[in-house]
Amino acid sequence: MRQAGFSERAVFKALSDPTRREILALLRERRRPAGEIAARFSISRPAISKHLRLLRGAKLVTETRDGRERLYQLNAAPLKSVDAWLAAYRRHWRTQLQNLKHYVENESGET
Amino acid sequence: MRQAGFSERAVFKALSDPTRREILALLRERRRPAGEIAARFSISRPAISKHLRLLRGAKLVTETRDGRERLYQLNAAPLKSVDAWLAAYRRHWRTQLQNLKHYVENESGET
DNA sequence: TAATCGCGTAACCATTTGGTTACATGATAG
DNA sequence: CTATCATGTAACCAAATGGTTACGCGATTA
Repeated sequence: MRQAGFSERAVFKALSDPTRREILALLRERRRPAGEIAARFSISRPAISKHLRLLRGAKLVTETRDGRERLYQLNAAPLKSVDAWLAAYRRHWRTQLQNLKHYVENESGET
Repeated sequence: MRQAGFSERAVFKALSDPTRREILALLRERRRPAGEIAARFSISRPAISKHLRLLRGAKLVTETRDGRERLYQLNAAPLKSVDAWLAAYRRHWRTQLQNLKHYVENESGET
């Protein structure tokens, strides 16, 4: 089942900003209205609103309206593509210490 | 053994660009001289050189000189901090499927 | 109905980013 | 030596990014 395309691209982009990562961390705990999120930061509410829009674009959060509030909720699913991306590198950070050492000493015949 | 601080920040930033992720993918196979890397892309060699500098800054690659070539090698170690970051979200993408389904009932966000 | 609350959007701005071309430098070939 | 190769750096530029203030709009409350 070819899954909906979470744009890996959009996800990495979304995660590239520290504020957005902090927002995600906040939402890990529970869902929160936009204002409550904004209150945690020193930057303006509209700035947070724009971050939220971007996170929505990457589908990392979902928005639901509740009266005059907008509740934001974490959607971790797109992070699976980051996990998948990382997978290709996992073996490297195990083996690479000795590769580097190896390499610095000499040269090994491994391509 | 408290490990050398890989700036999580720098790493996420480095990964936010598709070209840089492609460069890392190339280096997963074997280490390569700068020119060989650049040859894989349609953008100019200096542009690649700047990407390489940034990757070096994040310690995702190491450079060694060999005559007039500069060999770039993948260093996956900083990716451990991404892995660690992700860890906090892993349980979410298991439990959250039904939450999403819930939400998707009245919205069809596909581009 | 009027005032207010919560929050997104518009317009704008400075900085950063990613790219380009031109040039500098060190290693190698002649 | 001199020419050339491999590659980084400088200077520059357009577009994207992240922030701000002003405003609009639906939901609430007085």
